[in-house]
Amino acid sequence: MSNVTEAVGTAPVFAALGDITRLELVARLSDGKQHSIAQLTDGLDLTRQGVTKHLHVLQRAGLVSCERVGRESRFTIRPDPIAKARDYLARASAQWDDAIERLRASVEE
Amino acid sequence: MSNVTEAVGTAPVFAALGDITRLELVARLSDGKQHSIAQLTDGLDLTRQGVTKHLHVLQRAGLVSCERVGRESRFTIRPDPIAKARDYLARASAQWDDAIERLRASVEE
DNA sequence: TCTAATCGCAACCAGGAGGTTGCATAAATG
DNA sequence: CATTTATGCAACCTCCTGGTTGCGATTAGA
Repeated sequence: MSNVTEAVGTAPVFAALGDITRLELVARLSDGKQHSIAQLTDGLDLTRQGVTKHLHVLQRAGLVSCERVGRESRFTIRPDPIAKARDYLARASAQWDDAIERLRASVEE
Repeated sequence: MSNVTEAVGTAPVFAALGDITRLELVARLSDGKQHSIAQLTDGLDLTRQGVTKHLHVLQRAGLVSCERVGRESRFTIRPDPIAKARDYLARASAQWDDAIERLRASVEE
C-alpha cells in the first residue's frame, strides 16, 4: 500500500481521536468490555445524545463496534485501526529521525 | 502527568493530523528540511492561502515551526509532539492488549 | 399492566473548518 | 527603478461539528 493510500485511511482515525471527549470514551472502552451508552454518559458533562454522536463518529472511523442487546446499545473497542495509526506514527517518526540524522551528519562532516 | 492531562494535550495533535492535506504536508516536511509555502503548495490541489491555513493549524498544534527568511516563510517539522502522540497510542494499545488478554484468560479458565 | 430505563430520530442552533478571492506589502531581480 | 516572487491580512462562502431539546418506541421490572 502506498503512503498516500495509507494516509487516506489513517486521517479519519486521527480525526476521530482529535477530540477530548472521544479520547475519553476510547480510554473507558480500553478495558475491552462492552459499555452501554448510558454507562458511558455517566460522569461526562454532556447529554446522552451528545455522547451518542461521538460514539457514532468513533464507529464510522472503525474504532468501535456496536451491538444491540435488549434495550441497550453496547459498544466495544476495535483495536485494529488504532494499531494502524500507531504504526503510521511510528514509521513517520522513524522517517524523520533518519532524515534529521543524515542532515546532522552532512553538516558535521 | 495524569491520563486526562495527557489526553488534553494530545487531542489537538490528533486533530491536526486528522486531515489528508495536513498529513501530506507533514509527510513532505518529514525530510527535516525547511520548506517555503510556495514550495509546499506546489502539487497540492488548493490555493496558497489554503495551504497557509493548514500550516497555521499545524503550527498551533506545535507540529511545525516557522521562520521568516527574506520574503519566504520557512516551515520545519517539530518531532516532539508527534512522538508524544505515538507514545500515547502505543500505551493505549498496550493497555487494551492486556485487558483483552485478561478477559480471554478469565473466560477460558 | 403501569412505570422506569434505554435508546433512536429529527429539528435546531452557534461556531469553527476548509476553502476561495482580492488587495496590499516586502524582497529579490534584471 | 520596474517587475516578479512570496507572502500576509481580511472578507466572504458553504458545510460540518458539537451540542442541545423534544418526542416516540422498545425493553425491563415492580
